[in-house]
Amino acid sequence: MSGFKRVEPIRIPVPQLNQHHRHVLIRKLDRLIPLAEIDASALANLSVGMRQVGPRTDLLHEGDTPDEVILMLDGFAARCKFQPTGKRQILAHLLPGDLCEPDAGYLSRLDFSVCTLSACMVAFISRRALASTLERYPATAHALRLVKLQEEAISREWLVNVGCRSALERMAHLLCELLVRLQAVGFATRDGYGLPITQQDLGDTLGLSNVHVNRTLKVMRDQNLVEWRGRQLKILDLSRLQVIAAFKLGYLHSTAGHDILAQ
Amino acid sequence: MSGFKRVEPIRIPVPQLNQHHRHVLIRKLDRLIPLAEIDASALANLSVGMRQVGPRTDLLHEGDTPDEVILMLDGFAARCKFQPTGKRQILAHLLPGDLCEPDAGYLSRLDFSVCTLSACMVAFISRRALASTLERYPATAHALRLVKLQEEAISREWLVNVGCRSALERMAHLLCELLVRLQAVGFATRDGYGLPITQQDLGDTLGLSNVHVNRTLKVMRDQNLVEWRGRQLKILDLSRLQVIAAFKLGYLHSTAGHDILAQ
DNA sequence: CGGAGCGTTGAGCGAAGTCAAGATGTGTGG
DNA sequence: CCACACATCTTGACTTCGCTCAACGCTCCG
Repeated sequence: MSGFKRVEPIRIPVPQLNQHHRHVLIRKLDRLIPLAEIDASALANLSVGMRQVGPRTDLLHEGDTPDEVILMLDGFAARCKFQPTGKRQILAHLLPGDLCEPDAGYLSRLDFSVCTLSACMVAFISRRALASTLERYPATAHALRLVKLQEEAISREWLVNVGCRSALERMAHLLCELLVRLQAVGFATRDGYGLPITQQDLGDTLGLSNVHVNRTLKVMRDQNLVEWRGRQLKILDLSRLQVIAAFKLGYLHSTAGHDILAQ
Repeated sequence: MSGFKRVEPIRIPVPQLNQHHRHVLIRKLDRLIPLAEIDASALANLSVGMRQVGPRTDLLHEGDTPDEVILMLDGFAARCKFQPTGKRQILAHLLPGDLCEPDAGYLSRLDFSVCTLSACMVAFISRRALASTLERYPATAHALRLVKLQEEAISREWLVNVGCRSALERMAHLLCELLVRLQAVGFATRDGYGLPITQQDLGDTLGLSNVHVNRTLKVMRDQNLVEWRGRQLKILDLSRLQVIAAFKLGYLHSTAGHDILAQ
């Protein structure tokens, strides 16, 4: 609940994104709306520096007005808000391929923090460079607008999650969502993915206590729905998980997952 | 819970917005970021038709791809999502001066509905006309981007509400938020406003049952925090309400309320 | 005058929270 | 490679907040 470290990210400068990593974002956009080669290489040419960041580290602080956009390359991070009581609410998960605060107005201050949940590989892109790329490549700009729409749809779904659904339903819904999102960037197999976060993190995401998260996971385990060991989540019965969650793929506006998830 | 009417809005065409009503949006934007006369009159000249709509009526349906933007002139409406179980989650309140789905991509379908909570006066603005106005008047476009940021901040706060706060805290927070938002468009006095919605609506907003909303209101009444009779909400002890809610004005990025609410 | 919708209140229940203790796992330094 | 410390997970016992069901009152409106 409380006691999250507020440490400055350890920035280990790395000269340039390599092929593999730069493709995380491109792959994601291309999957959403096919990207011309010219747009893909414009994105690839954005001069950025990679950095390795430890878990439970603040990437952006509430009150900041960041002048860099963060691109997630590996690992899990989250937008979060802390309450005076010490409680934390996670507002969104930032997965590989996600851009963090591309449209945080230059004027406005952040009313939330961004912190890593696991160890992460991130890239810091100059806000100015990104803006000018988007001006010159409208198709890319359009793709990012779609990403934004998708993010908004996800946060709507999260509100429904905590507002209307039981613990089991919430958990099932989140696990389905993560499967689809991670598949879209090639970070998930057909039936599982790396989930390098704590049960506490899950609780702060779903509005549940860590203890109840644990019990809910036990139910899922006992019902042969999922298996989660050594940071690897394996989904044993996706269709039943989907039914429990009332998970509709449509809201993600994604072409990922269509092959394995029933509409 | 269930049983919401899905009726087509009764559209009573009215030739043109009159001075009073067209000022709702302009007043709101001007309060956020001072608007030049040329921008104000561009907005005022958007040709629109007013319509009176009854309570519990769908303005937009899940799955629609609307080609008109709705401007709220009077009354309360809401974005909502319905669950297979019949439960409803309200995602946002639409108050006078609010534009409804100005950036629903032409491509995407709505994954939620928009329905009136009270009787409303609304205007339907052609999406094309609005877009062209925004192209020609960048200051207005900028103001709408700020509105968008504000809406996002509100929905983040709502997630915190249902995820972290007790019933009393949630309710207090919502009542504070509505006070500030309604003041920004001149629909609230210093200590109260018209709140023409049902306790069920409040419950669907806050993730509470209607019965528990009622009990929570009783507590507030007994503690001389608020009084709510005949659709008029009167706030008796704003500062205590604010403390209970841990309500911070900052997140609204608004200049309204600064005179009466402590930062 | 009757009905419908909304508000109010009580009683009982159940889901999730809290507290606490022990088990398991992981990373670090010697 | 081991030992130790610390974080995380797991489970039990108990509490509590909010839900459900149900009855009744009020108010508005036809």
